Amino acid sequence: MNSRSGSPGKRLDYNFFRQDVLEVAPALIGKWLTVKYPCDKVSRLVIKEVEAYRGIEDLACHARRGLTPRTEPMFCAGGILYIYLVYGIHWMLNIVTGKQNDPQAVLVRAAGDLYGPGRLTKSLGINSTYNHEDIVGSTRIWIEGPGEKLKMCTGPRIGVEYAGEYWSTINWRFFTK
DNA sequence: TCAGTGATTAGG
DNA sequence: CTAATCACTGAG
Repeated sequence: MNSRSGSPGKRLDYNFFRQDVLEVAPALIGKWLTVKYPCDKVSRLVIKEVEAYRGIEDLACHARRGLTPRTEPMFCAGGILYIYLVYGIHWMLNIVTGKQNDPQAVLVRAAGDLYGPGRLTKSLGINSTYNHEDIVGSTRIWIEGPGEKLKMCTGPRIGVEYAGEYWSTINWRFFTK
């Protein structure tokens, strides 16, 4: 699929990102993840798979242990990025949602024809320098809408078995085929 | 199926 | 300081 198909949308603002993560996560499916490179080339990729991580009570969420240096972005008001390294290799792209001191984020797992959260960031060149980036004001990464209307599917989040039966089986992964 | 990889965290 | 853990991927 052509990453430049469809009409460019309007950049999403704080009103969108500062809603609850369970509103924002499904709403992101079909929207355009937009990245601008130093050479001025722009990539627009339709978001196809995300997961919601919600609050200190969510045992799959990094914020379950409270505020730490790593998780500090999640405690900020929505509209910034939370980037971290997992398994020593892969950068994860998360969009912070909700209000300040209510730690939430959406993990972006697939966009365009890039499937897999680690592959996505590798292909787009997203790394720790994007941590805490304000995607409402940034000149190099943002989200555009209203986007495509796509069939929505849900399922359990991937790779969080450690969180116990309840939190590892709740259907907080949203995707389209 | 499984090793690789290194930041992060809790605990001594 | 140590050691366990980890929101994954690609090779076999």
